[in-house]
Amino acid sequence: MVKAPTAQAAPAPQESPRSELRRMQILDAAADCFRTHGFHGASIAQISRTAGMSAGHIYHYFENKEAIIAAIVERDLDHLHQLSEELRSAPDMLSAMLHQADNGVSDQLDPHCAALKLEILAEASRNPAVAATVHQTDRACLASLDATLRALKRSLGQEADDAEIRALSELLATMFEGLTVRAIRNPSLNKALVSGIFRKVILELIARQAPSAHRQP
Amino acid sequence: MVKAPTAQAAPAPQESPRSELRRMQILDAAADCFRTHGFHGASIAQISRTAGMSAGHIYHYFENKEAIIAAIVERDLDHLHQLSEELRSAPDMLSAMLHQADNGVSDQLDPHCAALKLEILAEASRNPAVAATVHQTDRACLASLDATLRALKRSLGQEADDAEIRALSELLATMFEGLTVRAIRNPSLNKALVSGIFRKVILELIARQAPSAHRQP
DNA sequence: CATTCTAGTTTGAACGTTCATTCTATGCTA
DNA sequence: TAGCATAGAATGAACGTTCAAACTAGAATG
Repeated sequence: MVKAPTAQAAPAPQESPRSELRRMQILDAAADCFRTHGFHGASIAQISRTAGMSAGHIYHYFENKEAIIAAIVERDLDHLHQLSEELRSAPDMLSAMLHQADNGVSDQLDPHCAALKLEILAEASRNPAVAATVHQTDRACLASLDATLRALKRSLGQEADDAEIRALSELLATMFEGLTVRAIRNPSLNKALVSGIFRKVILELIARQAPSAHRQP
Repeated sequence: MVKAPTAQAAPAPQESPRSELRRMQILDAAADCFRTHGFHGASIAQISRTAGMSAGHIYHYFENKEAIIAAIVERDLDHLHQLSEELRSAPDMLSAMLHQADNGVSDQLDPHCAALKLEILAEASRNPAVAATVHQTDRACLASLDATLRALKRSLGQEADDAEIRALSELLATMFEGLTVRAIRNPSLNKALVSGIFRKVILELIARQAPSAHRQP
């Protein structure tokens, strides 16, 4: 797992396998509740019912509701970070990228995932602790994507300066994260259509020499 | 204003200018509170304080909190719908599109706007009434964008079938809505950089004959 | 083998607070 | 004075959190 620097400060610092199991049980239940009712709409009573334990017991594993939210956020972002690291270390980067693009489209368009991701973003816009985690993960993912693209361009015999690479990364990030929004706004959106568009745009962006040498009015 | 079919069902059905003023006053205060605390984190007491009136008085203008949320959502989406209609009826569509793209980038990257938009999306993922409003607006905006793009392509002497047009619209929608997410994830993002990328991509997409006739491995 | 001990696990009731909403009384204006 | 505008207290439910007691299972003891 990619470790974040946030201290967890759980009241039971020992790491017995049982307590780890219980913690996961709580996080799974919390993710479910947060998805369907939002961070502030979901109650501890609800989460405890879903997790199959008493409300009070949850406080043996998490200091308070805020800590559960933080853990859920970290867990979700960690997954993203992992994906970007996998991409960077793939042997055939171009095909890995296209393959992960397909996966990414599926993930982002899944309304189940999208709901939680949007909840996290909305919370990040008002909760400084969550915002910090989100920003940190974004920086790491962008840097990883930069490295991937730079290597990819070089392997195709192209040279690109840092600004061009960063612009490409931002564009790709914007497109994929836009899917999270589309999943909610247009749930009947055809996934295959989107996959096709994305493949073409990615190929176009990577195959081209430099994104700045083009017509402009 | 673009009228949505949702019934408002306010307890005071008469439309005196004074009551309309009060209603707006409440909505402005509510938007502020919702932005900083979320739909479920903001309380009626808070909203009433911000609006400078008593908590009970709010219920003379809105049936309940849910109705306030619905009104806020409708107001925000209405703005989007208006923009897409303006674009469609512009005399010089291409330059209008590029101009609105710049504006759109600014709007979407404004963290103030982004926070409320994300709150609306998160709510749409769990509240069927909000979801219905969001879906309806999205369909209308996409249809309007379709018409704009079709006319634009035709004016450039290109022919494009409905599927190509729709794919283009979806891609543009995804990119712009992705900015809402980027505004939160990377608040230090350079706006000028994004504007530049977007102009280039839009010109590329529109100038090109058909998005399917291109290199592929 | 039966028992007590012990330390961690789990419960469910209780607490104080805050919430959305209702109600009644008062102010204002025409 | 009639009727709408407004305030602010009252209400009951729900919330996050705490806490003391009950339970459990394995170690220690006889």
